Amino acid sequence: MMELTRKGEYAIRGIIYLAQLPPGKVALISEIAEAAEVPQTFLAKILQSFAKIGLVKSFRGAGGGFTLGRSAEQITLREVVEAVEGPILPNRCLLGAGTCERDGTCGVHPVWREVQGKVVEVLDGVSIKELAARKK
Amino acid sequence: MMELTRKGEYAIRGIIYLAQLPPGKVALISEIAEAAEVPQTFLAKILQSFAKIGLVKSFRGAGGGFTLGRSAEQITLREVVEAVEGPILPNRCLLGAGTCERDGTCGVHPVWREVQGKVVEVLDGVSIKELAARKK
DNA sequence: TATAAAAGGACTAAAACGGTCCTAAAGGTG
DNA sequence: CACCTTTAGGACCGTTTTAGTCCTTTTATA
Repeated sequence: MMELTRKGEYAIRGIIYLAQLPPGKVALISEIAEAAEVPQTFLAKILQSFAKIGLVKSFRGAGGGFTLGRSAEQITLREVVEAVEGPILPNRCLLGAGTCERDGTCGVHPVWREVQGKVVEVLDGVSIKELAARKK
Repeated sequence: MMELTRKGEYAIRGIIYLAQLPPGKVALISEIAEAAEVPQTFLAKILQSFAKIGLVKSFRGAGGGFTLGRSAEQITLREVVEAVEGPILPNRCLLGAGTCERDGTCGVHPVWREVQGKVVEVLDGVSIKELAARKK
């Protein structure tokens, strides 16, 4: 249960690689993919989606590539995971008010809320900077 | 991320219904399915698998049906969830020693361990008895 | 202009999800 | 014993998600 997908793993590895680069340096997708041991075209898709939400910056053409969109200590693991896997949500019922018709009666509800809270807390407490430092 | 499947939801609803029955009473699959608002044949599969691991007891033939395999306070939410969704495992790497070749180098590892620990803690802290009582 | 990237879109195979249906086996009842 | 009731087991199936690939287009540099 609760497994991170490959996509999630790849995203994390890729972004950690970017965080380990000297500040300001751009990396080619081919370089990142090789270093992070991730299929290149697949990682390209992931980083492109990250570029859209500002998590990374991308530059086209010769001399182009990717950089972090912000400094590594301002990116949490949660952000990366949610960007790729969607919100942390152990049960669909937790989505919006009224989404679950069993809302009132269901006693399991608060348990899922608690799980959600704990997971978010852990993932929010870890920045990409820390992870990049650890891995080196 | 981390969503419980329908199967998981159905399993929980079904077993809570069993927990709300007067002790010793057996319930027909048709009865449980209707009460829990779950497709009957699908729930049958789930409860059959539960019978194999002793989470419920089943009786065939006229007057047959299902009961809890143990008293409701001895069944945790975690057990039910894991029975149906597999172990709580935010990352495949956490499975066995040596499963993940990045084990030593990967700094994200301990974070997943922590997530796993928190979730297990929450789910282990809730018994089916409590849930059954809340819902009534 | 030629070249070097990333961006976007279409496509695909395989697995997981969410079931259904049919037959078999086991246990009561007259 | 025959019949009925109820779970057990297996096969099957459509849809969605996962995990990618490939090709073309756009943008930027030299």
